[in-house]
Amino acid sequence: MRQPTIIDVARRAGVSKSLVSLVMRGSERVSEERRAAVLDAAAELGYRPNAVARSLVERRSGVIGIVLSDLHNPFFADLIDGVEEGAVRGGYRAVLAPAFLDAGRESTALDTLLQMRVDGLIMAGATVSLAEIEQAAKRVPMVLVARPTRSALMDSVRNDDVAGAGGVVDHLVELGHERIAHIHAGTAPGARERRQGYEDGMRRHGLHDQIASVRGGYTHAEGLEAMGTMLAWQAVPTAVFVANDTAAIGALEALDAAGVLVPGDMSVVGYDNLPISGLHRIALTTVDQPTDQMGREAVELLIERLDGERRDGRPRHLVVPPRLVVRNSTGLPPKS
Amino acid sequence: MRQPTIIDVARRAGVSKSLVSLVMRGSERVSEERRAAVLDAAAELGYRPNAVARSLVERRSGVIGIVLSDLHNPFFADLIDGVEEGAVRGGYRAVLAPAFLDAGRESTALDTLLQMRVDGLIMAGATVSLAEIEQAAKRVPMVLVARPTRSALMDSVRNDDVAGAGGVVDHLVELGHERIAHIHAGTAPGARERRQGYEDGMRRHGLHDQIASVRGGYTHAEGLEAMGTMLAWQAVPTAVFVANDTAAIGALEALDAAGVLVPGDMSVVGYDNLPISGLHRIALTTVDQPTDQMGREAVELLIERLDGERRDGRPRHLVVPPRLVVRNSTGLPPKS
DNA sequence: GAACCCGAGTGGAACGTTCCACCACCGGAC
DNA sequence: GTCCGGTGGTGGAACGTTCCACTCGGGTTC
Repeated sequence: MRQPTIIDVARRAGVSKSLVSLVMRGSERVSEERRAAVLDAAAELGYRPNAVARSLVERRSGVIGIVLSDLHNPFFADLIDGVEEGAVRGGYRAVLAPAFLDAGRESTALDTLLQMRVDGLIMAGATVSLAEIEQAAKRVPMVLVARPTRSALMDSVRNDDVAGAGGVVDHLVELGHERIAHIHAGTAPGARERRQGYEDGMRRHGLHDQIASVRGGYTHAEGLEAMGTMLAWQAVPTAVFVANDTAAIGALEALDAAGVLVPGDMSVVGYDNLPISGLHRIALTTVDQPTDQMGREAVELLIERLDGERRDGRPRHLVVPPRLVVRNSTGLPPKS
Repeated sequence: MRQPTIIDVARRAGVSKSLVSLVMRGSERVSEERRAAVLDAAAELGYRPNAVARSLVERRSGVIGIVLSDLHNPFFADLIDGVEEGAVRGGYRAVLAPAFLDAGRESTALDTLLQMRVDGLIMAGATVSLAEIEQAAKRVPMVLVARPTRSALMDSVRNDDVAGAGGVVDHLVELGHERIAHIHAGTAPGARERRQGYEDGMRRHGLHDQIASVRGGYTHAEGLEAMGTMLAWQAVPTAVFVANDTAAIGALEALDAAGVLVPGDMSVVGYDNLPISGLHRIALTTVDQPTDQMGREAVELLIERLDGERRDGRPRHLVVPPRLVVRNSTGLPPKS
């Protein structure tokens, strides 16, 4: 299984290794004759350049690393789509290290990519500590996606969670709801902002005494469980805003199991506008984030830094506007 | 941004680079005193070993590469979960190159990992040509997941698609269906086998004259479109077996839009048992593959090869049994 | 015909590690 | 005092590239 090196190719073609290197990199300064000889030799041997050796000497790898906090959440798939596309267009390759909503595994993933000496790093929905992220950002350009930050050491791209959540409250109030509760996601990225937007919205409409939340999370199971808790309340809310779509679908599951009609008995709203949420059978009212656009913007920011095109050294924190998508999971509050 | 090297650490700690190397790798043959000095120096400088240089000299990277044919399909997320877990347990790290159901991008992904000199490769649901896969398998141990093959150059793990599809037909026939159609996925991995299982099943029940399929695919959009085609048939089937759950959910979407009741007017079956399929509101009858088990098995096969534990050099082709999961999308055929 | 330039090609240093052969020192046995 | 073995530590080669300084001919210019 020993793979052929540039020297094997050189020997076979009867030239120096330097010339092979030139040919492989497509240099102009090579005679047609020799070029053909080298290419033939390479093809016969099945030579493939060793990116490891190349990275070592060039001190760059041409690779953008992505740390993904949760591979199970479809939200990230769209994001990666945009990132990969942008990376290729910028002449980079994208490589991904998965974590599974576990800070420990996320740390290892980060470490793996750092040790591989990727040229730049994108962290999506990171759950590790800011300190750890900043330490990484000191060695390699970094863009944080879908996690609010003001750190001066990196760029970031996110949607305006506060505004998005506020819009949800506006919508529900407009329909006539007052008992509007919230299932929040604790300290997960963006969760504080969404909660903030909810509470601000409630106050704006004079409903501060109706503010009520319960801790859920960003997963299906957490949404399901939190809704179970709410259903046991004395005054069951007429509308619930859930931290994200994945959890909202878990909440719908709990409602279906309990025989609560949506939106007849209770309205439900999510966040993220996942592909599934648009199905007839789910029809979840939610807040759309322009996911693949965010991916593209993130990678553009990164490449701008990598290629040294940024005049000032200032960090950029992009905030894209969210958009309410009204579907069939919200309606008028029940009569009683 | 120049990162500290082993030499910087050595200088600071007043020892040789060899000693630093020993300490970093946790050797026993180092005095406590020096070890502490080295670790202090490393911490102060924020030293992180350069995996690129290490891979070059060790001629191994400690990394298992995964080529993922479709990041959007949740089926793969579960698989990766198992792979990552197994990799870590075996002392490897997992890195992933995403493609998006596009053979060209899948090729680049494969090339990226190959150039990075990963120690082993897992390809999940690969759509590139067998020739290309075999060429890669010649340079690095490879396991193919969810794509049937008998190649002697690699291992593989898959479920028994023929049996799984056969079980679907049995179930539908048992309910009383005769006009059972199939939405197939053309040449996509496993699609031929599922179609085979469907046709064999139909013949087994004496329904060979009812065999009817239309080309769809493994995506939501393709399932939706194919179902549209079927609804325009003169004799609309009473049951449809769709190539996978993602497409089946697309098919349900088409049925909902057309006002066709499921399972009242038509029964629908998928394949893969995605998490979404289990929701009350979808309740899709489907065929379960033990996904994360497949991921674990795949990585175990790979590591067995990497660590040279395999006595014979023979390839292993594991076939795991699928399991029918009956839910609410199948029922008795309509009366008329 | 000397001086010069240019295009094509070469050899060796460098990248940051690991690994191997080797060395210095010390205590104990004779 | 010599020899021996073990412990702790060192320097240099090697990994497969890229890059730089250099050489070698042949044509152009004066």
